[in-house]
Amino acid sequence: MSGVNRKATGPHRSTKQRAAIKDALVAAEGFRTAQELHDELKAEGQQVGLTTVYRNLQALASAGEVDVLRSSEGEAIYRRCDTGEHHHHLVCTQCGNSVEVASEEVEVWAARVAEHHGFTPVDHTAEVFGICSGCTR
Amino acid sequence: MSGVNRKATGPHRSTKQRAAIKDALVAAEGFRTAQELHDELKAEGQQVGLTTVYRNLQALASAGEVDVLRSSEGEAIYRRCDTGEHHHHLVCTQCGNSVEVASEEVEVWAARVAEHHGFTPVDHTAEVFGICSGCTR
DNA sequence: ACGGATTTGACAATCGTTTTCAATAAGGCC
DNA sequence: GGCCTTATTGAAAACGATTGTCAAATCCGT
Repeated sequence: MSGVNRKATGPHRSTKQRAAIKDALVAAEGFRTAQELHDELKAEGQQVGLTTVYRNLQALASAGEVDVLRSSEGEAIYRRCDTGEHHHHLVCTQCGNSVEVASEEVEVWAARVAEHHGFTPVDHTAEVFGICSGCTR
Repeated sequence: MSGVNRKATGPHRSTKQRAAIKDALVAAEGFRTAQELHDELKAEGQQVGLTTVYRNLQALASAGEVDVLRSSEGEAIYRRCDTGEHHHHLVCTQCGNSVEVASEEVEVWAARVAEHHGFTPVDHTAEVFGICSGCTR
């Protein structure tokens, strides 16, 4: 969908755990599950409750500051957004790192497919999975 | 365990619950969760255990006879396959019915995007959501 | 029909995620 | 700086989807 990311109420107070979570997401460079993020925070000495990680990820997601996808096992995976624009992803299945890819081509395809079958287009997903150059060698 | 596990080997024995599940999927015409299917079977008088529904859906999925997607809430949703070919879907967000769409265009796009970023393409997803003509009016 | 392997199904277990609720900490105010 | 109100935290319980367990039922070749 188009990026109309206006959330009336974002986070109100700034806490150290919220900052830590955002930092971890920035450092991650790719998709992470809530639990992975929690582990990474713990590993670097940050003391943040798992519940808090979940809550903040949700908040960030509905504020449009992070992307949420579903792994094939159905877990939610999060990634910080470079842009607020609509985009898709290219994800490395080995290391989890990813690239945001804009693609007019896919938007057009989605709209055309929907209309061709008499559907009113609402949304679409399109993600590419592969192995990045770093993991190939 | 009986020998080598070969791919695309279908179910070994034919039972009435397996048949009932397949029939329900055919009648469904769209994506259903395991629990929805279980409810529908119960509603029409078929007595099939929920565990059995899950197991058979998995078996059918790995035999390539049904498609498996993930709803945005992360639940697995199943649909019978019209073709064994690779394809994508156009799904009505109101009634759940769907259409299989083949698209050379998307395959090419996925491969190109991956290679452009130095990735070895492995897989991709692409689903379009909309409201079908029946639900629009 | 017989007998062994497969399949079923009620129930428990697991896993990711959400809710609950008392304790803690932010930020405005004086 | 202290105080107060309220958002936020976090441990533990609750939850819902899915998977594992295992005895009983069923299928199918013989």
